[in-house]
Order: sequence, then C-alpha cells, then structure tokens
Amino acid sequence: MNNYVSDAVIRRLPRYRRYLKKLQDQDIQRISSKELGEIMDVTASQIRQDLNHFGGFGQQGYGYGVKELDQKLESIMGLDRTYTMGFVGCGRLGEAIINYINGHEPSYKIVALCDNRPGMAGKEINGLKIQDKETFRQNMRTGIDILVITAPAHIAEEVAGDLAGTEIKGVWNFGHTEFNVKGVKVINVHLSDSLHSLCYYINHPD
Amino acid sequence: MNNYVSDAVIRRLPRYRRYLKKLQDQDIQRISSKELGEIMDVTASQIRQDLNHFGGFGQQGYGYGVKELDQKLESIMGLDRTYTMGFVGCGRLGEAIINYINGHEPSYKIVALCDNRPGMAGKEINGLKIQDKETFRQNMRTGIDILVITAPAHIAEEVAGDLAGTEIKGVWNFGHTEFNVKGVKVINVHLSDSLHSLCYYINHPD
DNA sequence: ATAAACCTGTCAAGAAAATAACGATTTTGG
DNA sequence: CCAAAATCGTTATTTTCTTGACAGGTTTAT
Repeated sequence: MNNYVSDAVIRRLPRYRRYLKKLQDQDIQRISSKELGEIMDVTASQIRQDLNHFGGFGQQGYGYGVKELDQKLESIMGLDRTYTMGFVGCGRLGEAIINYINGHEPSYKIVALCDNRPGMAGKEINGLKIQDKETFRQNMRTGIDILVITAPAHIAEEVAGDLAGTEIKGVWNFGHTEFNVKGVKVINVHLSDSLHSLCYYINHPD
Repeated sequence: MNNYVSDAVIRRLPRYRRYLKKLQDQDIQRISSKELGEIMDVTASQIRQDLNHFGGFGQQGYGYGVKELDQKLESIMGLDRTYTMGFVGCGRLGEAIINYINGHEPSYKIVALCDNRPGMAGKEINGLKIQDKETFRQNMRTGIDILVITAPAHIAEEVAGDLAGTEIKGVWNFGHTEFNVKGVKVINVHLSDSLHSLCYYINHPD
C-alpha cells in the first residue's frame, strides 16, 4: 500500500484488465498468478508484486477472483466513475476515437467537439454538434475533465496555451508534438513511433 | 557496437529523430548531448549512452551534427529504404492512418487495402481499390512487408492465422487483441491503455 | 600559439525493476 | 479429518537501466 507506484506498473494495469475481461467472457471465476502469467507471458512473480502495490486481493491456495480483481483494478485506475471529454479535431482519427469511446468506453462521456476547418462547425458526429474555435474555447473552461487532441501539431500547441485556468485535468494528445502544462497530466501519443520501432525489429531479428 | 540493443533504447530512437527534425527546421546544425537533453528532458548521459550502442557519431568539443545524426538513426532503424504495406480494415482509423502514411511517411508504400464489409470492396482510398477478403488473402502472400490491421479483434485474429507462409515481416496491429506469430514481429497497439493510465494519473497527482 | 572551455565515449556507481525464494495459509482429495 | 498440493504476500537476490565521473580530444577566444 505504498503511495507511489512506478510508471512501469501503471502501464501494465490496463493489460491485466484486458485479460481479466477475456477470462470473464469465458466464465472463468478464479485464476492464479501462475496461470495468468502463462496466458499473458509474464512471470507470476511480477503479477503478484504489481498487485501487491495496491493491497492483497488474492488468497493463498486459491488465487484471485477474476471479477473481483477486475473491479479492484477498475477502481484503482479511477474507471469506476465518469469523465467528461472534449475533442479538438474531428477528422478521421478524431471520428474513429469518438466512435470507439461511445461504443466501448462507458467511463467517458463526450460533451464537446471542436473543429475550426471551414465547413466543419455545425456538422454532427454521433448527435453532437461540432463547435468553432471561439465557441469551444469558451466551453472548454468548465465541465471538461479530459481533452483529446486529434488535430495537427500547431493546433495542439495552440490549445496547450489555452489550458491554464480551465478545469481540464488530463490531455490525450495525438497531435505530432509534445507539450506539458503544469497541473495537467498530458499523455503525448506518437503512433508512428511504434511503426518505426517495428522497422528496426524487422531489420534486426531476434 | 554491441549487437543486442535493449527495447528501452529502441523505443527512444524515434523520439530523438522527432527532435532532430525540429532542430533542422530551425536550421540548427550542431547540438551537444547537454543541450539536446535539456530540450528533451532527459539526461545528457542517457543520450550519449543510447547513441553509443550504434557507434560514436559525435565529436569531442563539438557535439553531434544534427543532420548527420538524424541520417544515422534513420539508417539504424532501417528507414532509409521503402516498405510495402497492406491494410486490413478501412474504417475511420484505417483511413486516418492511410492518409497519414501517404502524406508524411515516405518510407512506406501502401500497396493493398482490404475490407470485407458489404459495399466496401471496390471503393477507392487515395486512388487504391479496396479488395474483398479472398482477393486480399491471395495478394497478401507476396509483395507485402508490413501488414497494418485496423479492424476489430476477431478479424485481427483471423488474419493472424493467415500469416504463416507469407512474406510479411511485421504487423502493426490496432485490433483490440494481442497475438504473436513465429518469424513475424508483431506490435500490438492498444490506444485505450494510455487513456486508462491517464485516468490513474488524474486521480493520483504527483 | 596557447590556455580555457567544451564535449564525447566509456567505465563505474547507483537506482530501479524483475525474478526467485520461502514462510504462511487455504484448498483439495482420499 | 488429515496430508499433500496449491498459492499468496513479502523479502531477498539478480538483472537491467540510468546516472555520474573522468580521460582525452576539439573548438574557441585572446
């Protein structure tokens, strides 16, 4: 029950949940760290140690309750509540993510969309109207927990400057740039980085 | 000049290149590990050590030539040649990525698209016709280096089974599943994992 | 031309992460 | 009901990764 938990551990939590969901689909109610480790291709030791950062959810001789563990992790990650979300950029990537969130991520509620390109304002995506920049800049001051940026780098950087003083707590940034704002957790996603590593591995097998 | 280079290092290389590109845009020709470290928020030591895995590209008292270093990294990652690419899934995410690749990633040439949903076969994206499953399955045996899967999990898993015996060397998988095939490097991308970590950090500041 | 400032490559030390080991408790199976 | 097998939580060990330190060469400024 240490307070600080390393990045490495946090990054693994969503993966645990993905496998726990799969087990639930198969109606499997209990699992040991050994079995789970085999399925996930990690050591049992790592699983036990990771989970132990948050308290003991398992039982000796029994293992872990699949559903219970999933719920504990959900709560640890704060996914047992709802976050409001605003989108900057409603191009193909934006739409893809909006759609995915609406269909598969019940913890997030999309409440505002923005796209400043000519002809975009007023269009609807999943029943929500796209706003122009100025309207959105106003709306973004309150009522949005997470900002998703699926717009080009220069727009992302512009938006970064508007964050101060808003209620926004986190940014999921797909713009091809990196920024950081005090008091806001920013995750900069660089899709192509993983593609480029793939090339390295293709050329350096083993 | 060790042969094996750890994952941690490889994952950092694309980021170095992003910053080197930025420096080139600003017409900066040389940079020291100290300066670069400050810009990138990493230690100078790490930069020097990372680069040293591939041989010494810098010069004492001078630093690194920005353009030269970028080119070295390009070559190390194998991005100084062209890879052919096939897409499975041409929904919004697929289109977003196709577009990005065509516009910004000259090392990749998209040569085949597939989407088996009714009405999709025959449609064109950026001048390339979408094939139905059977046609694509044939075409995928030769002439494709990298397969990009932007289709749902069950399709991704189906495709995984068809990989054996093809010339495909790498898979960039956005399907919400994980798989591995012997002899093929697979990168499983789980976009929502980073969103979920974001929630953790929002709820656990510092 | 010379001294001072700079900066790399590499080695060594320190920190962090992953794995293994093990005592303690629970379940399973005769 | 009891012994054997299973399995956790936790501590110890090992491995990996990061940071610091410094010798030796380069550039800059006078």
